[in-house]
Amino acid sequence: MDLDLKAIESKWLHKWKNSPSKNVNGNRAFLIDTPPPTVSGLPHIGHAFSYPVQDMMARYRRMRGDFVFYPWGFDNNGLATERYAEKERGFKVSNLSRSEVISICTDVSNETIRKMLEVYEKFGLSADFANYLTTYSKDSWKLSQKMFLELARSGKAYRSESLTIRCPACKTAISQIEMKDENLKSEYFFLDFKGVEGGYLRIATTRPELIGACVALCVNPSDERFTGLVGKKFIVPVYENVVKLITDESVLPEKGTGAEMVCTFGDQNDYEIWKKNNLESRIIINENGRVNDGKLFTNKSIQEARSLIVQYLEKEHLIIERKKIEHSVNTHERCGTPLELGISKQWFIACMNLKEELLSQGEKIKWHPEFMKVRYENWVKGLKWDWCISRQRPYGIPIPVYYCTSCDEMFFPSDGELPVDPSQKAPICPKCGSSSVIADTDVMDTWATSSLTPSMYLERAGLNSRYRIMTARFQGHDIISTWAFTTILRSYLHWNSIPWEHIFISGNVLDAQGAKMSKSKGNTSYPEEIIDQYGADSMRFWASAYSMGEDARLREQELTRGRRTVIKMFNATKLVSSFNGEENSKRNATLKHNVWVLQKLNQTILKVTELMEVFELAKARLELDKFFWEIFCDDYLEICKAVFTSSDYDVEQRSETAEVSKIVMESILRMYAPFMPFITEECNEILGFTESIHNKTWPAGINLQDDGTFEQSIEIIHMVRALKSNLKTNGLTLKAVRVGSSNPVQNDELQIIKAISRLNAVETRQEEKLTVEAIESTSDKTT
RNA sequence: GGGCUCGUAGUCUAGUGGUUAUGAUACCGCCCUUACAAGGCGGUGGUCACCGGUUCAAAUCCGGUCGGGCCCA
Repeated sequence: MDLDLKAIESKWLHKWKNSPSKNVNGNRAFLIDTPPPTVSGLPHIGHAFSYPVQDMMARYRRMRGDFVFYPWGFDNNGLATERYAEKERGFKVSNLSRSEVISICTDVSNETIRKMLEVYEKFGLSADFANYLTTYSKDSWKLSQKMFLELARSGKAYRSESLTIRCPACKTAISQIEMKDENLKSEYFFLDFKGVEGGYLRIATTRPELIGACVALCVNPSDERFTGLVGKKFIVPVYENVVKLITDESVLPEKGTGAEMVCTFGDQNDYEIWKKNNLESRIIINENGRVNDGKLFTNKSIQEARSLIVQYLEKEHLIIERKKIEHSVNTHERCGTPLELGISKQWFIACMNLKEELLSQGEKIKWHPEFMKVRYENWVKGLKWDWCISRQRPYGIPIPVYYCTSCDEMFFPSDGELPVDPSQKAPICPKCGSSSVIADTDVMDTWATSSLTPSMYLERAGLNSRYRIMTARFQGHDIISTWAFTTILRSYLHWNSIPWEHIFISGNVLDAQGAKMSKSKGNTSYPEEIIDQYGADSMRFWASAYSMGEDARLREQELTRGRRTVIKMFNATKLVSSFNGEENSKRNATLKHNVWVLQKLNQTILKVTELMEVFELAKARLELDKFFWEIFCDDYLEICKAVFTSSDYDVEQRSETAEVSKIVMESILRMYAPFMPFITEECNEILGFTESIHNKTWPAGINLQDDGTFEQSIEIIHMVRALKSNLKTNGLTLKAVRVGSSNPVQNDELQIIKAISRLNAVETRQEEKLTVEAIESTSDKTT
């Protein structure tokens, strides 16, 4: 076995690095909004699935002579990297100063990026790795801040004191984007509220620690059990403030006792009822998630507060009943902690007023697959809050805003001063001249930066004056409501434009049984292991077997098939390069088998090209596989071998065959080049070309006149082959056959049939149907 | 709870109204015929999830059921 895939791949990686693919200044542009992988660990199998597909399109379009812009970036901004750094270095963000955190995060991120790059390079991607950007660089700061200020100055971003979703563990405000529903175990506590005029009302709550924040009781207006009680006043247990029983449609009669507390704030529904009824505020959970009820506890965590009040209620015999339940809770997707609501001053980007516009922007983009657009639309329709973009974290891009404490003026740095770290300088208030100015201490949501990737890439390459709309975004379906949504929103707000013409949504990678991969199940695979075992070309072959949006299974058989294709290509190339004819014979194809294969090649090129143009990579490759294996290798190369071994063919005929086989082989390699960049480059070299195959153009078909009669000969060859194989099972070697056909078999065709099947004689006769029968065979038996 | 998606040989998959349902992989038999045994040839294997409807005709279109997956609440 003389094929060392690892050696071949590392050889070409090295060569390509020293002379990267040429970029053409073509008419069509293909601009890729590359997804910058998050700097929070090494590439996983999902990356191995999605990135090669982008690269295949890029390589194809490059060969078509298009201007291809395929930049690269890393997302090292924000919470994901912060958490990763904590884990890597074993520290707690809360124990360090902001500058210490930033310095460690930067350090960890640089180190991780180096390792990530090594793996991504092995994928054989033709992206511009040398000029990668990061989302936490000075350039990214500058752009994020500039774009933020554009929105702030025009009022599209605003600061307001309003209801905020907070994560008590991460101690920051978050947005609807980062909320995740989870079914959690909880417990219902049944309590009685004494009526001021006597009687009582029984309620059920899963949040006893919020009793101190109770400002009303509420039932469904149609719930007849409470008809007489509505409007009556009740006394809150423990805290003894008086609250009224009100009604609201949102209360479900079948939940608990049908009566519930309205607290400031248990959930969003509490807030709605609170606002509608103009209720008082009793905020007992502060911004850091600590509870102070002014009676039983001060500065306790939510969990501590809950157990303290339950203890107290039990002691006072105020709990009527406890019931374990499981219910859906809003949690923070990054850490799984149940979220709290509070009132605080945050920065928001307005989007609730733009639903119609955002839906119509979505319409203007071509979604692959189409049905993924529905997810986007559902998300836009379901928006409940403006996008809260301020975060109370140390690691992130600062919000560039100052506040004057003397005159309350809010002011911004000029664009020329960006990027700024507002905590570093204290400018003078432009309105009252006071020097008692404070800087905003918050940073921006990472999506506020990631949503700008099209501009980040274009500006970095100096292409922003030429292009506004990129050609293609590639991303997973899990981030349609985050990355796709925020990018579409920003493009609309800043440029009244769509960010890209196409969005390609890739599916998940599942294990061979179709189960989601997870570390806890132990069914994860790593790209490097696959490359090690099968080679990067085989990995890409697997990745190209799926249509857009389809979940992919990690299937050994597809990887095996890929590796076989690689080996087959290598061997076929070696065979073709061994065919020797006269140099530069330059004659036109006249032999039937040559005309036939060129015709077939032409058809294949047309089909493959058509499919590549509409981004149907999986189908295009299947066409190519069929031509390569079945037509070129199984039939045509066998004929070629016969031509070179049989004495029936002269030098001229051999030269023509050698040349045609080389033309066809090279065209096959060109078409495979976007899919399998390594082996095609190697084979290209074996065929004697010195120019990289990736700098060649996509093959154009050669249209020849072909009467199609040779198809019959191919069919006869197949039939003879089967007959031979059957006789062999019985220990017989076929020597001569009689072919019956309605269309006469020409002499030159008989010659090929005889040579390829190693027969002494082929007789023919007129018959309705195509038949092949043995007329002579010899026994293999040794006596 | 709402939405989307999928269900085709042991396994995976092609097939959006028309011969006998595509191919891969696995398995069995034969062949080491000088590119390739990581190959070639031949073969076994299917109630196209289930029920109903539309139609001359359904894997395909429609409705429902069951089961898997994902997104959103």
